[in-house]
Amino acid sequence: MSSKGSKLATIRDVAQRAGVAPSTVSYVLNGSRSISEETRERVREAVDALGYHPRASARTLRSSRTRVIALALPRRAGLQHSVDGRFAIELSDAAHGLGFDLLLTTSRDKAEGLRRVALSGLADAAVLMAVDMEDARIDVVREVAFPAALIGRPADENALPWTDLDWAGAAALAVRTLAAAGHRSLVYLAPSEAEVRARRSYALRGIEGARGAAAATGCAVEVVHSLDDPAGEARRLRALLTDDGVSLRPGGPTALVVQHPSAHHHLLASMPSATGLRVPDDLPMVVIGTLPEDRSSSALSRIELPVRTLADEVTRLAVAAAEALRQRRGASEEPGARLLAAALGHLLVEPELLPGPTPLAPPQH
Amino acid sequence: MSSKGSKLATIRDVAQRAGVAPSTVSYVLNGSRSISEETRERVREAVDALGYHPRASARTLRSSRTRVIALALPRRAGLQHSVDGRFAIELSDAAHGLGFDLLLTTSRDKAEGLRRVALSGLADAAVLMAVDMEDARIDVVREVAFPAALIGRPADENALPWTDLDWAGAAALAVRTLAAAGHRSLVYLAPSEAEVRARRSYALRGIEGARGAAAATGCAVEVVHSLDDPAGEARRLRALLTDDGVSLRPGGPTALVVQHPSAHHHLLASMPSATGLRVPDDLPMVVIGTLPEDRSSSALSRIELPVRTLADEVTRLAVAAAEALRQRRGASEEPGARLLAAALGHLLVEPELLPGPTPLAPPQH
DNA sequence: CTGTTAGCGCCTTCAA
DNA sequence: TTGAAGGCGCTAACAG
Repeated sequence: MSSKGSKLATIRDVAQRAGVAPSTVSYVLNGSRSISEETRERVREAVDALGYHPRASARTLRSSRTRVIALALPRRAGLQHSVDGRFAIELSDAAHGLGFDLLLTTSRDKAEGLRRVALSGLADAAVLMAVDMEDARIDVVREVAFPAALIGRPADENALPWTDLDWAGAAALAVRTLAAAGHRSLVYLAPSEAEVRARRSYALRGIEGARGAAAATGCAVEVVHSLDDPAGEARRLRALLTDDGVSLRPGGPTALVVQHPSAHHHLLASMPSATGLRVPDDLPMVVIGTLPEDRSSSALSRIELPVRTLADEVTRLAVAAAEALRQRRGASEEPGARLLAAALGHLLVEPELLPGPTPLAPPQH
Repeated sequence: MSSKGSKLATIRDVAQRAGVAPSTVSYVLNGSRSISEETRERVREAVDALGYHPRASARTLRSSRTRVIALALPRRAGLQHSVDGRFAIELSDAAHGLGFDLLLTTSRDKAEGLRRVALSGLADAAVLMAVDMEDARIDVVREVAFPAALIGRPADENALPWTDLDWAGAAALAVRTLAAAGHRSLVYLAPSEAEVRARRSYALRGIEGARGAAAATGCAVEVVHSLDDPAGEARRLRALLTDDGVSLRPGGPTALVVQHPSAHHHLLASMPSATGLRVPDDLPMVVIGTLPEDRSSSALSRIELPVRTLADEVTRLAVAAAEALRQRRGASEEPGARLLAAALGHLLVEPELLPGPTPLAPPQH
């Protein structure tokens, strides 16, 4: 199958060897025209014999299709890296499923990389992660009329197609479940203040959901933001939960909701020695946004981040947006922002609470 | 700066507006010819006014340079996903630092995606992760004469440029350190049997290093493979470490070395309830291959995986390999495998043991 | 059912 | 210091 001495085979080499015209080879490869079985076979054979593979750049130049999806992944100060990385891999799989490759675009400036990729025609569409309520990249893609879809639910839900876990619903579900189990007061460990200040969508919506459920159930919910320093975090939780540093303060919070990827790893390890409380045995806990198949969270009550579903869906949306733009270009319409948004689609994934082995009710005395 | 009504600007539009020839614009953009300050300024202005950005596909077609690096990331049965994902992000950063983008290629068949990317000219070079001792992809890239570099040290160290943590050295360092602290027997929790059966380089080398250090120090080292089932793993460790399920068996292992990304998260949480032993207080532990900046491992004695260093280095190696191939092509030499390997480079990163707050000596009675 | 032809947008050799 | 022209490899519109 391959290995010529000199250069890579081109479509003309194949045509020559098969005794047909280059266009015929193209048609056989793209299936966009009916070809006699005999010719098709001859072409196939020539392709194999020469180890021919079409050059992506030539295809793209001619057809203005890259079959590439860009992933815009702004580097964040903290490090949701494990979540972001997991998404990147899952998105790559999803893209391959639709016949696309995935181009990673991590840039310090949130929008710069994305603009570059769009303008240089490196991709047909983009997927945006780490979405803020008002995300600068939304303006960028609309300005350059570039198809895009979001993992994350922005304030303006009609700006672009998006998909997300219902973080507000998830937080509310966690609070309601604990309230129903008999807790009258709990601590909600939310994403860091930096995330909130950046107006990260998942952070704001989670907190909002928790507050709403607190009001609805009458269960007191104290919202605290997770810290970068694990030791400091353990100290603060001890102050919140205990008087003596050993047992729960009477009338104080009796459970924990954690909405911070990977924070719970640390909590599980450090809480016993820091507070004398074993989690979740002495202190029931629900974790929101764990990664599926994560060994260390499989024994916890949790609401998982449906990475696979979100990746599949957002890829579908991005490709659909690219398709729609192409159609309109074909019909030589003006690709104004209004039209871009016409092909909108949303998917808000309903949260599901997976119970761990430990009961959520307050421990008896 | 941009937004024309109809089409994207081309180099001809820029030339026209600036009143120069297209080639002049090209030279201004690429800096490959001396241009009068005045012309340069006119071109610059036209570029800005039209929001011009060169089309990547046209550049590539003409120059056969993509400025893209491919990352070949085979999907594995288990899920080192957190490690793989972290590498993907770090590699993307490293690539951008050198003016490249990163294309993710996750394929079930280890070699298929890589071959496709190489043959279709989607990238200038590849970085290969999850390297086996004898890796099929090594043959693939040599067969198609595609520049590549490995994160991982294959059996044939001269096949391709590579970089890796010295896993054997790391395991030996962990064992030696614990032996020096007074332990006479310990358990080495190695990667899963599936990883070993796949002859994954890091797994085999780690185990080999541990065995070697055992022989050298006289410290008994029992190698066990980590299980997919966390509960089963806890049970097995209990059987190995205790008779009564509560305290260490006299004369038995008194410490743990863990070489399995993310396994230690689970251990920390489950060991106390499963065995009555607190880790690392009652059972000193050294973890090999933790991710930097991982909150939950910052309180452990550990040998970190130098993700940043490896990513930077392998990117450098891949780009250098691409460069070298291009030079040879320019000199119209035959790009035989021997020549490809000529530009070889290696970097074996020396392990460094970061001490946790807990002493490594066996606890006193 | 198949062949011919004209570019897609850019870089680079050749000529001035 | 600058222009003109050719072609990278492919697809799609137009002929037969």
